[in-house]
Amino acid sequence: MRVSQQLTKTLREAPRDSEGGNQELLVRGGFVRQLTSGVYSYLPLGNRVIRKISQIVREEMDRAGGQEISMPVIQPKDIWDKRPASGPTRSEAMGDVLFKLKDRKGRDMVLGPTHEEVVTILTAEFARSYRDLPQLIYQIQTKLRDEPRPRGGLLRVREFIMKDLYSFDADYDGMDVSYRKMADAYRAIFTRSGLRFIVIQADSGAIGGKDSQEFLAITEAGEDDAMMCDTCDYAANREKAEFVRTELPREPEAALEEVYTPDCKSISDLAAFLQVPEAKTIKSVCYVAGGKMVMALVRGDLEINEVKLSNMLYRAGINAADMHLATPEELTQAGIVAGYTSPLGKDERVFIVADTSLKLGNNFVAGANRVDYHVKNVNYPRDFRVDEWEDIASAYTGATCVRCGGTLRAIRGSEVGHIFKLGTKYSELFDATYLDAEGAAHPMLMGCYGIGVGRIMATLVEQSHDEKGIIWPFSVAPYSVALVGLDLEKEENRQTAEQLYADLQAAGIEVIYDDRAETAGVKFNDADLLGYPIRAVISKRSLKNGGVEIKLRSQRESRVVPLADAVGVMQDEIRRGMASA
RNA sequence: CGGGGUGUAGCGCAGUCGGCUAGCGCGCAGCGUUCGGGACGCUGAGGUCGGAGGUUCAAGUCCUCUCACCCCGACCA
Repeated sequence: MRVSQQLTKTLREAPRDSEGGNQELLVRGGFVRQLTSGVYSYLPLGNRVIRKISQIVREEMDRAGGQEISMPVIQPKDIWDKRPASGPTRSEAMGDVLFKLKDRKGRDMVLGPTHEEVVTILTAEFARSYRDLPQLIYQIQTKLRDEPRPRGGLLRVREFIMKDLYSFDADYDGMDVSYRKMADAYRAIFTRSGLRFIVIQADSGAIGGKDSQEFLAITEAGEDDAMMCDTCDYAANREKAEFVRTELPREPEAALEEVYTPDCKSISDLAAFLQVPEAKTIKSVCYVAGGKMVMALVRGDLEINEVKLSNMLYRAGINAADMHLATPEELTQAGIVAGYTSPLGKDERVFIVADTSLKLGNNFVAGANRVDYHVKNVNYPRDFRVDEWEDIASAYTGATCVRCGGTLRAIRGSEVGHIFKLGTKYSELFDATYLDAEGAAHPMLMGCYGIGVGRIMATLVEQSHDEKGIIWPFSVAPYSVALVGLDLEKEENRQTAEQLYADLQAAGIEVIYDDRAETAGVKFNDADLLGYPIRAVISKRSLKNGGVEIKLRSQRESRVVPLADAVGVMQDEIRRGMASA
């Protein structure tokens, strides 16, 4: 490609609404343009990057036995309205995130946010026997989700390119094998893409399913919090992370004692006022879920994790979909005094969930359920009842790892991949069964595995740039070599540059040739902004010095190589660059 | 959905108390001079001032409504 003929141009200034990071660099470089909120065009350079990433994904999926197909974006809504034995339909669960429209006959349609439904229907038609299993079916295709608020440039958008693979197996062992294959393939994909990532245990959520892992690209711009151990390889979503609670020294149980605690509405106020550690207090927070008043208790030094809490409630048969902090009215109605809430004296009308930390200590301070008063020496089970003991506290930086005793720390990232075992949820819903060797029908065991292709591009930019611009890994760079021609008005220089351009192309190297009548500074700055891994300069200076000046984007130094060696030298650099990704 | 902000040339911006032909920088076109880190001069093209309605002799500027986008929060297979 010649820069002089390229559609896009670089922007000297950041666009008004750019947020910095990947958004600013990708827009300034002309990789993408926003059309409307959360919806982008991929321009020639951006499209090449997407193609490179997609190709890596495709190769690894095929290597793992995947078969590529392409499913419709437009789908009839009724397949989203299938009602399972219990719980909401998919359409209800997704709510307004699902794009809905009507066709000319007035039939309700949706734009596919994912394809479990369609792929299950398809596979059920063909895979009728245990002999037809397993099947690994995938596509790389546009997904549409009407997110409440797109953000982070390309990190969270409403229309995005995703690879989604679905596995169909005869039994649980088979599903486990497929799952492991995908986990391995995912590691290979992100490694080849040059991404720094971690694999974490994820919350499978209320949807169910046993195993689930997220692949997080490490970046501060991400929206996901994870906890990882500094010693072993334990890493988990913050909503899921387990940790060891510290044990407090046991004291002889003392008698309850009400104390006057003016203006002590928070745990820290209270602990300071009574001169006790925060861990000696009980934090009580009230929620309403499924029409029931729920009181969550954790030790004062910990925080309540609402996701863990709601999962617990689901398990206890309470519909936590509408769980929210109890309003002042709801508290008053239940006879609870805000700021001085307490498990003391609560009967079965309040569902009490206690974090296991409360077993590791005694003589706690709790609210007196009376303004300006707390109660000392509160002990279980002497003084209050608990419906469920559970891990409902958030892990924190400095907490102790459950696996190895190491220390956990928080890390931020963006979810670029997510794999999980679905079991028979969709196969039962759509009657996707196969016949075993005895002729008996069974639902297939499914797994689903997603990769955000566009998000890989965005997180790569977040991870790999400097003050001048992007630094693409060799494996996904739109072009490997930027050939910069200077002093081109001299016929001899132009011919030399043209010849090298032709030679590079003939050698199969992806090269973009800057043949514009621009000054050196403009061309160098563009090459830096656009992040091509190798820059090759032909100028009167380089020729005087013996040939072509070659510089890696990731390095400061350049060197001059004879024209005759130039192609070979660049081939070597590309080989090395690809290998080190 | 709640709160805040912004819409003026392809991009970034200015536009005073309502006033006369709506400006500046970048980019774009032509000519000339430059030529290794975003050069310079001259000339030129490019505008429904987000949209609709209103007030006024006069609206980019004031009023009403509306749309879009951005940010914070809520929400989020």
